[in-house]
Amino acid sequence: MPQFSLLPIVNGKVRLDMKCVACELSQNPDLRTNCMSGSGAENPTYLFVGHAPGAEDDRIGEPMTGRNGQLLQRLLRHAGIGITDCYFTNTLRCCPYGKNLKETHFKHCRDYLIKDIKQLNPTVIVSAGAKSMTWLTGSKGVSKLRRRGLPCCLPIGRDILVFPIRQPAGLFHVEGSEYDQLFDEMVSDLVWIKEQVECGIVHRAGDIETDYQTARTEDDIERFFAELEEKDCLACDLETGDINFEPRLFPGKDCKIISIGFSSGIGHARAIPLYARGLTSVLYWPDGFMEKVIYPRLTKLLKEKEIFGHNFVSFDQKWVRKELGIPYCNIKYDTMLGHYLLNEERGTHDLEFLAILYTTMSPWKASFTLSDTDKMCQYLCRDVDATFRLRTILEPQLNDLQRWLLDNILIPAGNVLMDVEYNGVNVSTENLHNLNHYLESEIKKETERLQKSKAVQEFQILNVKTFNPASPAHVRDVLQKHKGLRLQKKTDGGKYSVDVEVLEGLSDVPEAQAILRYRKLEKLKSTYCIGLIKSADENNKVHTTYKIHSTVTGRLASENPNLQNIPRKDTVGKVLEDGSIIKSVFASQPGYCLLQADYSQIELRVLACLANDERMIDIYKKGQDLHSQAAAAVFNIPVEQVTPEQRTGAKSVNFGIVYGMSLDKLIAKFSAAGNTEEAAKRFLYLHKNMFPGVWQYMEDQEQLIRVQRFQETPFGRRRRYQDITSAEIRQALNFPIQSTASDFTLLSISRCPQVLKELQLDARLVLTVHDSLIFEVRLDQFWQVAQAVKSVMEGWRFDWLTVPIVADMEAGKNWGKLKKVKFSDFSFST
DNA sequence: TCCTACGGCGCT
DNA sequence: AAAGCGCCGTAGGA
Repeated sequence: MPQFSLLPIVNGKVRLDMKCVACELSQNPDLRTNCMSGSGAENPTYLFVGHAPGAEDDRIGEPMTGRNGQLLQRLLRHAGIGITDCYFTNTLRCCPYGKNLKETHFKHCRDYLIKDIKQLNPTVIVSAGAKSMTWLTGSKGVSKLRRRGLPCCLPIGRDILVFPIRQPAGLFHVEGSEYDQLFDEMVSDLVWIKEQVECGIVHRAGDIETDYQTARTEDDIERFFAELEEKDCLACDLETGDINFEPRLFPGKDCKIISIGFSSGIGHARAIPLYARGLTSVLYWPDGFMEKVIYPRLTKLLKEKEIFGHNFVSFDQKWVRKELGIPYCNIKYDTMLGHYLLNEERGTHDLEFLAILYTTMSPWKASFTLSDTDKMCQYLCRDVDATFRLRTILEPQLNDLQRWLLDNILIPAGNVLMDVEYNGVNVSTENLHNLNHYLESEIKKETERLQKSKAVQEFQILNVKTFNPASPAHVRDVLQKHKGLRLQKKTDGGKYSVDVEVLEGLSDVPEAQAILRYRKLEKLKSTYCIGLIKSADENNKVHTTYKIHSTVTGRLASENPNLQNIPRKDTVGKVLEDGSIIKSVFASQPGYCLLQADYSQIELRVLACLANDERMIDIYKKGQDLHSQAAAAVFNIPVEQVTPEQRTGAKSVNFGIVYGMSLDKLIAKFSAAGNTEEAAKRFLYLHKNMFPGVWQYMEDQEQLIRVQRFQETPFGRRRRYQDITSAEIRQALNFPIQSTASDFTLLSISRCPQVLKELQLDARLVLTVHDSLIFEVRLDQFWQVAQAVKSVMEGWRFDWLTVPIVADMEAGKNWGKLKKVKFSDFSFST
């Protein structure tokens, strides 16, 4: 144990006499000078915790005296926080020379910090910088967690919130406007924290009394169901898993619902274990009891009550379908989707995280284990209780538009996507295996070719290890040290980049070209061949998971595996030179074909409407090609005379606008398409004249986020902005467009299957990729299905939608070769 | 054996 | 530094 004693208060400051010998730094006087306690108010509202004492503080022996301290004091003055309300300390109590601070050092200093917090009993803790935040909360990523109160993870015997701010010393590394911006940002974070303290959000009343029960007998089951059947509205949650302890992503044959929990009010929860977890997997109930009693009554609840949960739509509902055979539950709300609409920020929708943030509940998942049935059910009770409480807190915060979005887009699309995930998509694992063999032999050839290189051999002798073309460090060494090449581009981490752009520039370096080819082959093999083979189930079906809540724009994300980034063109070797081989393993079953419906230029059409640009709207209304029209107009030539270069240039500009590209980047891009810089500038000038509405709209968006700090799309999606830098401005230019376009796809996802069912057509959605839907369709009903899908996708009407939206249709036996569907002559060939 | 960060790369 | 994603391998640490 470290030794310290509390000294009397001197000049209103509590000082600790630090004679610390806890770690090896104390053994060597060359390693450090002072060991420092904190300093500040006796009963502080704010306890500031930095990383380690600054060099000047170290010399003087008191925190807040050096330039770091003065800077923090200045920030506090600007934020209106009185220094007499603060106490300042650090996670590490000394500042060893060379600043070689390691996590092991904190282990010794930890007790000082705990003692500090206990004795000073501050209202809140403010952690300055990444490291102190991690040690105080266990979480990482200051920029993500700014403006949040996180529970302190140190054992101090009570709940206390930690508010992270950035490391003030970061200001010493920036200058000019960047400094001003960062300074303002830090002040506003402090002001925010002050507001939280003043409006009392930091006071955690402690948990209210709870009534959590777990069913252990058949009588309990009867009592629970009788009680739950009285209610109208239930929060529900499942614990699922492989009863043999083998983790699996999709409900396989040994994956079961381990237990199920309900809550009908705050503090109220009932858990029903279905399988006991122990050394061997055993059924919790006597033979037949589950099927005869539990399942039917569960089914009744899930079908007849108003059910809500946390990510229930896509996760729990899939398991309910598999285990209980109920196709859809009666879902009226989802706390995760609800929160997503209120705060689109990524990675903030975890149940426990939200419960800590919005309710008085304390963390409970820390020591979670599925193997102890009792414990598992207690946690399940907390889960459903948290879900119930979150609904009462979050649902009233939704505005009318967000409520509409939830009821008409998120939940319906979620139900359909659950179905899509459950059914899966057919892949030919046989073809994948064949392709894998081919790729392996090609990779071997490429590796052998590289082995013959003199530079590679030099590398191996010098480093006494085999050259690995998959290691950027090896590649960098070979090119720089052994080929003597000068690289220019840097990575984010400050190292010389050897990415595709760099290697393509080295067209006369055979090693670079071989590595490029190696990477292409390896990517195809590892991500797509092996990845898909691993994902396929015993029926050669691949079940992805679509995440509705994971993007800031409202687009879907696809994972395990990601089916939204299947290569569309493979250009390696003879076998792969035409179209996409990987895509072609996604095939329809005999008697069926795939029908792909893509929204055509949906983002630009949305832009035309949102910007209310007369000319652009006119072009789309007339069904003309926007890029050619733009090129023709600005070059002042007839459309027919527009060269491919001119059209490409115009297209780059149009897409650049959608992505919020800066003017000089636009010019560079346009020049790269084969134009002079002069022509590029003239083009932009004329483009502005042609589409003034678009350019005005972009200016307006920037103004908008500066003033109100958020945007809202016509469908009610919002994106919030904490700071306004160039990155946020680009995001603001893109967000309404990408988001609104994406919602058309989601609307169609929810509507198409419904219409196909009404028409009794044998077709089902198997995939979706941002602006396209892919159906598997029975051949003899192809034209009816194609017509139905097209009319749904193109049939959306909103008062702000002032241009037609168009779906291009393609079809084929597999995803790799699709042919355009021509409605004019009712034909397509496979 | 697990974790994380990084570099790199696939898609709309 | 052109928006939005997820997954692979390496490398270092636990």
